[in-house]
Amino acid sequence: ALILFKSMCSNGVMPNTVTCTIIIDGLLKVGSITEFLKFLTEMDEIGIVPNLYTFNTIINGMCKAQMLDMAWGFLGIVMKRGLVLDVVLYSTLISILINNSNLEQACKLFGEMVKEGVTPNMFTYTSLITGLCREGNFLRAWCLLEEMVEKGFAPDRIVYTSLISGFCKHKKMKKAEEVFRKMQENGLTADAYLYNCLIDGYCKLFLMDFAISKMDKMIQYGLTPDVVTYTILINGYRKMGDKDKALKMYKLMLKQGISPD
RNA sequence: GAAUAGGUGGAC
Repeated sequence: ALILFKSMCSNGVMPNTVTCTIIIDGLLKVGSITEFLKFLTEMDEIGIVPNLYTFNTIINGMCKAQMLDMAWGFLGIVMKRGLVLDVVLYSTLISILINNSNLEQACKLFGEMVKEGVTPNMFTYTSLITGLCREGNFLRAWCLLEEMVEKGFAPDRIVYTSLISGFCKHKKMKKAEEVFRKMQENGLTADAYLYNCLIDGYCKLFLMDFAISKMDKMIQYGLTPDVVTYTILINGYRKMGDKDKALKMYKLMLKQGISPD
């Protein structure tokens, strides 16, 4: 893509902020930090001005690359330029805080955003609900979910997965199954991602039969167990000391054409 | 007109 971009420029087609943002997104997603920094200075040299999309892409990318300090540096630039944070940037920041176990700051930022008159959306709510569920604060998570629904956002598969994953992490499989059922009653279908959460929950409780029957179920529904599914099950058997079954599961995975990561 | 943000595993 970078090569195409260069040839585009030399053919006289002028890049703009949108094309540059796409390139930056790509560079950061494959982890080419140095390429990205070089690109940024080139952008500056030809006078292309980054906008909120660009900065959001950069901040999100830097955090995923574990370069938090740099990310905050870019946030400082956003402020200094007098750009007004929008719902996407707020949601990105909240998600970052959640993923760094900084729930308090995330909640604070949420309050700030509302005070600034920015309306939270599904992304914002889901990040916060995820954080609350990870901590086991299901009561507050549920309150937020209700608030979300009141504001007119119908829960989707992702926010249901946040809740279910939280219950599974805290070994509350009854609640997890309850929410799972509710989700399906609401006409949503599960994906492999969601099944993996449930399978992991049962493995944590050493309920391998339940875990396996979940895997069967996902296959029944036309889903394919992936490398994460197998890793969960292999580790489940290992934690129980059942090396044979762990090895069997590993071989099954290879037979399905999935290689370990 | 086109670009950005939310949910799973890896034991000891």
